[in-house]
Amino acid sequence: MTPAPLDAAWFLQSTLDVARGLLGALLVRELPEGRLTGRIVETEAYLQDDPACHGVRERDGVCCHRRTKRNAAMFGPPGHAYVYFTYGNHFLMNVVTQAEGVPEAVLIRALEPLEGMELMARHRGLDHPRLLTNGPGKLAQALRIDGVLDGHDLRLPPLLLLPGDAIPSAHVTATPRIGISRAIDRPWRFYISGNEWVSRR
DNA sequence: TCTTAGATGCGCT
DNA sequence: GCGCATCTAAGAA
Repeated sequence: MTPAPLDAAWFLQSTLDVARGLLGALLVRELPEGRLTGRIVETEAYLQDDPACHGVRERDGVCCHRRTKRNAAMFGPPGHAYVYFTYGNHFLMNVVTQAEGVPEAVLIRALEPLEGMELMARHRGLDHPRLLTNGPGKLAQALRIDGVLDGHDLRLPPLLLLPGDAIPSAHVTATPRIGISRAIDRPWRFYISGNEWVSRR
């Protein structure tokens, strides 16, 4: 039997706990051509007291909320997607956490492909399994996730988040986040130690 | 209206 | 390991 999607209440625990807890969870993309499934192996947390968070602006050393058209989904209900476009090429997908009005989210940085690898390869234009989903822009391309899914409820098709096997904390590595220029020292990136699809070690 | 930076990935060295 | 494509939206003017 198929597990029930993650409940909205689950995303109300601390965002750092959600980021760790999403390791091992399943992301399922349903398309007319078939179903694509990946296991989450790498995440990053973005918090409301965090200058690197899109929903935050830093003014005189103090963080305050910054709600804009682009990041509106971050201020929306927990358990929904926040998808945005960057560097002129890439979509990145986050899972919104905390109550409405609180801009916190978890960036999905890498997946281990489980189902539909042929279709993922077609979307990516290459077929090496490791290169399919070992980065946030890559996994969005592989699962055909784009701005249309911004704000999407992840309990519903065509993009679902399902619980997977819990990862023991001894198998989780925490490091500073990748590719940001502010608050670069906070160890809010989490990945499954030794997993082949982690974007960078 | 204009300037600029950005939660990246690819190709080349 | 390094440089650059590519383009949207924020923020300044």
